[in-house]
Amino acid sequence: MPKSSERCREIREEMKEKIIKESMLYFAKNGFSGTKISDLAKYIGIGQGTIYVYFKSKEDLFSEIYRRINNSSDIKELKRLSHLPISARQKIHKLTQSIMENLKADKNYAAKVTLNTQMMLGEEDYASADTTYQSKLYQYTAQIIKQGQKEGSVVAGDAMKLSDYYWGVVYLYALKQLFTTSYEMISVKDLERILLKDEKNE
Amino acid sequence: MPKSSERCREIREEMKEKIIKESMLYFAKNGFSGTKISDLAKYIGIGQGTIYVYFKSKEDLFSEIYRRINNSSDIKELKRLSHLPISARQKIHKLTQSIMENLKADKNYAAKVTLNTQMMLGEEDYASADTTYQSKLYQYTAQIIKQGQKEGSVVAGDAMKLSDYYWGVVYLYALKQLFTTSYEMISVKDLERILLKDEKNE
Amino acid sequence: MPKSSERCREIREEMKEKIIKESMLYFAKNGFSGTKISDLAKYIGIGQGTIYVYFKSKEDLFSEIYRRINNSSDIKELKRLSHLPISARQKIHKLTQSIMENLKADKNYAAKVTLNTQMMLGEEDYASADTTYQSKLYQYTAQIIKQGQKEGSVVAGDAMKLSDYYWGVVYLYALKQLFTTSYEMISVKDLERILLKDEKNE
Amino acid sequence: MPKSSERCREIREEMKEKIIKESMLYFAKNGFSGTKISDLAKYIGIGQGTIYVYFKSKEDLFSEIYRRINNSSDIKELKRLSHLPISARQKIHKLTQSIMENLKADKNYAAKVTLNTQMMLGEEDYASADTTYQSKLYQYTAQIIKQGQKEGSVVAGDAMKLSDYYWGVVYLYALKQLFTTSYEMISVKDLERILLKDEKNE
DNA sequence: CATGAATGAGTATTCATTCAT
DNA sequence: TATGAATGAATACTCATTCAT
Repeated sequence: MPKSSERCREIREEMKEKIIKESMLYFAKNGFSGTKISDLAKYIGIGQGTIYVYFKSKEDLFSEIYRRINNSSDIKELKRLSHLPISARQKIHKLTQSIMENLKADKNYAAKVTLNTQMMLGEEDYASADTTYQSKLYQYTAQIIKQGQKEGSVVAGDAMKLSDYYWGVVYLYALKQLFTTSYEMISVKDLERILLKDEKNE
Repeated sequence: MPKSSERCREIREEMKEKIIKESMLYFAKNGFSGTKISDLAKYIGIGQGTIYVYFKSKEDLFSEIYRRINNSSDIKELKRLSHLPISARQKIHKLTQSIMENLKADKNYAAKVTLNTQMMLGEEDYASADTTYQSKLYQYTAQIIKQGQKEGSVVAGDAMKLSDYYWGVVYLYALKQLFTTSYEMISVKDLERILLKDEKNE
Repeated sequence: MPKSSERCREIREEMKEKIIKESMLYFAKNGFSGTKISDLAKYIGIGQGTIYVYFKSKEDLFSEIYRRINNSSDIKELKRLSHLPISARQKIHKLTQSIMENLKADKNYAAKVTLNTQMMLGEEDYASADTTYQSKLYQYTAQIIKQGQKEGSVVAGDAMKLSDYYWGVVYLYALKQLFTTSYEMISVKDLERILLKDEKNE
Repeated sequence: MPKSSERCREIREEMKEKIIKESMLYFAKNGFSGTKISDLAKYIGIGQGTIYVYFKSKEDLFSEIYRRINNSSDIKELKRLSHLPISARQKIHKLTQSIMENLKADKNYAAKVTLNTQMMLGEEDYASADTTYQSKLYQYTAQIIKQGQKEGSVVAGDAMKLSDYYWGVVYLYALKQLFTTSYEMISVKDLERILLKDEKNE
């Protein structure tokens, strides 16, 4: 019964996807220890037991989410952007615009950013985690920053520090997006200002 | 023969103070649900029972911390600063310097900022919480921002939004201070840039 | 595929009933503070957690038991009896016989009587609790007593006081039933003597 | 310093006496597990620690109370009464009058009766506790009952059973005395009726 | 596979007991 | 000796996980 088996796998995949997607938001809002499986299940709209059909444990579900975040396509995006034959100012502008749009449109994007940053903060010594999503994100951003510093469009300072600063602010507004119903989002200009000099001063 | 009741009250006050101070850091790092009373007690170096001599429950202890934060002297400081007969640029510079120093020197300051921001984020509708520490902090900061916008030293934009942005970044580095052992603190210049234009452009 | 929700409710109802019934005996024997949830669960033969699936707290379970006792069918029985067109002596005889049989046959009856009386004693001002099981029980009994006093078969004295006396003795033997393995139960005659004159003297 | 040492012992004795007397009432009302040392100390008006100066443990204090009750002078009274050269009716009347007076006048008497009966009920197999206060009390009472049955003044039935019944009712009214503020005490006649036939029928 | 009732290890809280003053 | 703050073992309660249906 290849067809039925096929369909079956499909259904399984869908449910698993649903759980991961919804859990991401819930975990981002409530944290790992602040999330009860019973509440999470109710939030998703499934039975508690169902979660254990797809994941060995609460921790396993969390890890799966972690893995998803790290395999995000955002890094490839950024990599591509960093190699484009355009000015750093333009790259930063494009990146910032894209981030702001994602933040506004997609709660899941905010959840991803939030969880990712929190994981990083939670790690004992995050400076050494060279292989993580975060550090790659940071590195490509740092590259652009260095390019911008050469071009004179980006403020002075250690590129990694500035990269860290920039993504920190992104995290900040991801939090706001998740937790507050009404708030004023900063403008693209505001976020760019973390890195870019005033145009007149170049 | 009652233990000199003066001395007794003193001892009680000291212990309560100690518990609150140490718990502040612990809660800031681990969150409410991530904090086990047994671990907290061990961390403070007292018996579990002792916490319950001074606080009705884990929640009660947390509320007490919240109350403390809201009665912080920082607001009065800022109020005083906002009324000084100096330029907004100078006020922002002083404020930023003071914050950076506090963050570096005092883990408890970082804990206060962290807890305070998290509480604010947790509230259902934080826009309406006019009477809280946060909103006063924001308001005085917004006043300075408006002054600066008139003087031409501060970037354009809604003053409250910029105030929120500024303190958000402070929160960000409070988190880094609490969670990471080695990181590069942003400079006073970096933080000021959230609000201040490049001096050459005024 | 939800477990046939009819069957589900049924199972829940059964378990709740089981817990209440068994707890009644255990609480009657050990008192509220003398009852540990862990021991109670072991006694019932279920996990500790199960109790908390059905009841919010130890106190909640106790209240539920209290409620059950007050909705007991015994009152309706007594009311019916009090309105029968027979002599008070006969009513008292029937009532006493019925009580003695219940006490002997049904440990749960003894538990009910015990808990009920203890609750009444525990109340601050039990004279005013007009609406409780106890007071209705007392009132119907007092009615029969008054009838008997008119008929000359019942001893002189305030009817409520005698009613209280009568049920007090019932409580006494409920206690003996619960606590002692071997004791001599008083006879129907002994209990009747609280209220009834010697037949020869009417 | 014999005088000082003498005085010292006296003070100690007084405090110990005070603790025992007050605890008796408190334990009678609240039971062993329902009594918290902190509450008891507050009730007595002393510090918690003070109790442990005089007693090794809560259980030790309770035992001491138990011992006191068993060494009560009441038994000797009853023994004396049982040997007087008067009719059983008169003995029962005197005993009943004395009990009623004690119950009304002295809360501590009620406490003694209560604790004593409760201890008896609590024992695994109280039929065998021949040496206890209770059984002596019962035995002397049973003797009087037997005398009365010979004299024709006491109702028929096993003497020990009737003795148990009689003292059970005394317990009942001791409870009422302890727990209720307003209640109608039964009359001497009511209590005697447990044992004595109507005078006209002898 | 989906469910939610049942479970017990884990966590919060209480309370008898200790001990420095 | 008297005290009440400090303690941790005992107890109440929660929640991740299992499992029969």
